Amino acid sequence: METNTIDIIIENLFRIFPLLSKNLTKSLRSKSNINPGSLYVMGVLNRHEMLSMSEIGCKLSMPKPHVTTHIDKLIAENIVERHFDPNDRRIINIKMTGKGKADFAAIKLEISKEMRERINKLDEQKILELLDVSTRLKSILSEIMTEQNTNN
Amino acid sequence: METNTIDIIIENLFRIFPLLSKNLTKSLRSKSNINPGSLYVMGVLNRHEMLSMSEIGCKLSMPKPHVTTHIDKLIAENIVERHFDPNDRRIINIKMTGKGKADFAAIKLEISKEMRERINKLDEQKILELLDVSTRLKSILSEIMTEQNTNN
DNA sequence: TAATTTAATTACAAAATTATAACTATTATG
DNA sequence: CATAATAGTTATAATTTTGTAATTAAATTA
Repeated sequence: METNTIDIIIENLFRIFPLLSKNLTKSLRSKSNINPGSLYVMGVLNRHEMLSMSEIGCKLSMPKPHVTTHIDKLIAENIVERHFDPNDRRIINIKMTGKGKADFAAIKLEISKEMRERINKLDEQKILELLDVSTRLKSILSEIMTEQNTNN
Repeated sequence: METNTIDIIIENLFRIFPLLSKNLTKSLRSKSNINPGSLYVMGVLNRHEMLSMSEIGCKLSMPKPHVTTHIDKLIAENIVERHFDPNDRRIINIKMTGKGKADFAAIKLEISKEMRERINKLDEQKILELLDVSTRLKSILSEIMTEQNTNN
C-alpha cells in the first residue's frame, strides 16, 4: 500500500475529529452537570454491562486513580454501582444502574440535538450515505483499535 | 426520513469520536510540548492561510480571550505571526510561519504514528474502503458544520 | 461630533484533566 | 511462608480548559 493513501486517510481523520468534537463536546458542558470524562466512563459502561476498575482504565486509556475519581462521582449521583467479585476480593466491578442508563440516553439525546437538526436538513440520499459511511468507518476503526494497551 | 436512521448515525458518530480521540489526542501529550488547544489553532491556521483573531474563535467555537492566550504561546515559539490590517486597524490577522507549518506537519506525523501502523496491518481492500468512507464522511460533516455560529 | 458597536487584550477564577507517589488489601509465585 | 505482583484508593500538584468581566482602541452610525 502506497504511503500516499494512508496520508490521505490520516488527513481525513484529523479533519473529522474536530468536526465531531465541536458538536458533541461543546453542548455537553452547557446541557449537563456531568463532566466529559465521567461521560466517557458512562459510555463504556453503557456498552459493556460490567467492567472492573482496571478494565475501564484500559478501555479509556485512563490511569486508575482517575477512574476512581470518576466512579466516585457517578456513584454519588446513583449512575453506577460497585459489585464485589466473590472470586477475587481485590476486584471491584462496576455496573450502570437503571437511572444511569436512562440518564445516559437522555444526555446523548440532548447533546446530539443540534447535530440531528443539521442532519435532518440533508436530502434523503445524503442521509443514507451518511448512515452507510459512518457505519463502515465505525466498524473499521473499532477493528483497528481493539488491541489492548497495557497502561496504568 | 425516519428517526431511526438518524439515531443510528448519531450512535455511530458517538462511537467514532472516542476511537479517534484515544489515538489522536493521547499521544499528543507525550510527544509534543504543545497543548491540544493550541494545536487546534494551528490546525485551523494551517488550513486557512490567514485568519483574524475573531475568525479563529468562530471556527473553533472559542471565546476571543482564549484565542489571544493560544496565539501568545504560538508567537513565543515562532509558530505564527501577527499581521496588521491596513484597512481596519482593529483587526489582527494571524499567519503561520514556515517553522509553524513544518512543526505542524511533524507533530501530525508523530501523533498519527501508531494509527498509521494499525492501518498498515489491514489488507489492501480494507485500506481502500477506509480511504473511501473517511473521505466521504469528512465531506458530509464539513458540509453540515460549515454554518457559522455567532459567539464571543 | 457623540454614542454605539466591533476587535482584541488583560485579568481573574473555577472546573477539569493529567501525572505521580505512596498506600492498603488481596492474590500469586518461588 | 516470604516475597512479589495485582487491584484499587488516597493524596497532591501542575497544566489545561472554560467562563466572565472590564478595558483599550478603532470604526460605525445617528
